[in-house]
Amino acid sequence: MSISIYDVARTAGVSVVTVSRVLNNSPTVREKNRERVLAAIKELDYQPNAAAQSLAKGRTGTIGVVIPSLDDSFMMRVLAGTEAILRERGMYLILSVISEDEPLDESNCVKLFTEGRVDGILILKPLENEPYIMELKKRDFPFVLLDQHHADRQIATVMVDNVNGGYQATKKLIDSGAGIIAHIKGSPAYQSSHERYEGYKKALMEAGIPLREEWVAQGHFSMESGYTITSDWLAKGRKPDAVFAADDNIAFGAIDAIKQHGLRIPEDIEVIGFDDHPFSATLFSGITTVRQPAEALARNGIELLLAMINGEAKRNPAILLEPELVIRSTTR
Amino acid sequence: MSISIYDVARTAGVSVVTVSRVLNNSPTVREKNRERVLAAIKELDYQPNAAAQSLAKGRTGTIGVVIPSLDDSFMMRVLAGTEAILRERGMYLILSVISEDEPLDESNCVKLFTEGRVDGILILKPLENEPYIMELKKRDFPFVLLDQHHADRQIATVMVDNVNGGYQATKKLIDSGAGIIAHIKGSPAYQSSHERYEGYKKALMEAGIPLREEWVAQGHFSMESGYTITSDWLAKGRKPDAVFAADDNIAFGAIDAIKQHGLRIPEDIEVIGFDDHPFSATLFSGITTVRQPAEALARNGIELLLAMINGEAKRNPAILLEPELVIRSTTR
DNA sequence: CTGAAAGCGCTTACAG
DNA sequence: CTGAAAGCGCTTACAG
Repeated sequence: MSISIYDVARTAGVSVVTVSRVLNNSPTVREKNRERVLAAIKELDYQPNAAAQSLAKGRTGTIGVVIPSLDDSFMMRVLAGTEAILRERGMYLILSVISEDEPLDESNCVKLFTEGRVDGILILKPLENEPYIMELKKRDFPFVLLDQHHADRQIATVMVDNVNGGYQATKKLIDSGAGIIAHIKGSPAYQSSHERYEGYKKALMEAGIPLREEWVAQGHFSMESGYTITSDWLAKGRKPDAVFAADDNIAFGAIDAIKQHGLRIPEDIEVIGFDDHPFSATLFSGITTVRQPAEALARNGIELLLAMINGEAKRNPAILLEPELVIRSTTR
Repeated sequence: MSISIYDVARTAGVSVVTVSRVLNNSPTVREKNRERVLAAIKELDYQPNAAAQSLAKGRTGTIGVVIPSLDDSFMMRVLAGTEAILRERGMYLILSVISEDEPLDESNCVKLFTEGRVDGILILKPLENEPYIMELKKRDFPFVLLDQHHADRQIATVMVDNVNGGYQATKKLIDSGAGIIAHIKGSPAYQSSHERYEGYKKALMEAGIPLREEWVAQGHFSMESGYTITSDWLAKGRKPDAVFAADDNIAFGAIDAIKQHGLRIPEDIEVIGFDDHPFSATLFSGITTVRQPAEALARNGIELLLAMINGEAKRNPAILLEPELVIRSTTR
């Protein structure tokens, strides 16, 4: 507002070009002048104006993060990781929440880059693909898809190996001797729901256990869903030996229902969730789950994105991260 | 990058000034020209450059939101509300996470406004006051404190009436005939912890019930805390008639502990939490809690902030919002 | 109602 | 190693 680079130049006795060089860590500044400039900056408490820098440089130093929900512990972990990494680098984060049903195209997410507010976008939207991706691609704007597969292999993506996660969870249940292993699927709009189900089927098939569709329920990522479906089974006298829930919320609901029906966990029914929700280590004495590598997802995503922004094309823009089975008290 | 206001002016056959007027909804543009400009904008798929606009206008159209954690359902509700309101207004949100112990002064939060990246800041930091507030005040930069009292009555604040919330919760327990009403306090750094405790004491006093310090435990806002403290009491053979937990996380932990000790809720022990966590409506058949007005907090905060940015000084910059007792199954 | 000019606060070639 | 000049893409008074 008030004090500008000209003020600094004047009190340091150099030109604004030199001040700019000091600001941008250019090596071609005489040490004495650098010190003078630094002293003037400190004396005047000068901060360069971000808008002017952005306009002149063509870089904003901020990244857009598009996220479908602020009510999902996994996504919050990714968001927190992203924010922390950007902060370390002196960059900023513009948050854009796009609800599940709202098309990205019509949101302010598009304006985020057409107005040049951000240098790149991280899209954490594990939903079905949408036309906006093609729009971004067409405009050749840097973006990375997090937790979302895309048919176009050219598009930069960082994903979690949900199939393997589902496989590991189910295999653990098979190994512990469970006969009937039920599965409660997540929201159909999420790719991860299908992938975890694939892993479930794969483990069953590998063990020679036939898939029994009557033990696969279509749920969604919520506690209510796990509670309702499990209660339903139990009320009808149908008792599985184990439940693989597509996420921890579902698992919490399932466990709640099982306990209310007077059954014990893991003695009567084993339960495994997915995510490693903050509550999972404690609630119900700690639940067994498949921990998602949220921080790694954030870090890989940012690094890929920054590389793209800097024009460093990566050879393989598709990264697959492995989740990890965390065994606690809801399995044998 | 490529197409600018000059391109639009050329194809519309007017000057850039006229284009700028159309962009900014100035009424002094001949209808025919307005249409031409709009047509040219559409034809060229033009979007004004945000950095240039910010620089020329001295307004960025973005607000900074400072938040201590992304792992708190109440704060996430406030954040989601804030984002939605800003989106409606075509504004943007820069997210800055400042962890509990990290001093705000040294964070990028200060650069947020010294660099002119935002027009104002919403500080959701219900912690003890810190010097940065004086810094903001001194620079006369628009900011609003959310959920935080401040001694300086000139500072704009929007708060939740935690004292009343604690009072209502405790009164409910007294009314249902509970004899020993224990209280598990929240993290000491949070003002809300003390305020809810005040409400607890007030209700007790009003009912002529002596405060028994042995039934007040210093916890922190987490499930572990509620679990550990409650387990401890029960293990020692100390059974309260009711527990007022300073938040729902603590309540979840307390309930978990009570059930593990083979006691029934609410028959043996009643429990009330605070917040209305997303799980609270479902888990354990739904817990009784004090719902915080998160959306109202966000809306009031933004409106106050925007008024300040626009130079409209409010008469009374301190708003107090009332929480609401939500009765579910963990009380009688 | 419209436009020429100056300015917002920086950085980037280009000379020296 | 340093600085004068032009430019980044808009908007704001000021004349007309």
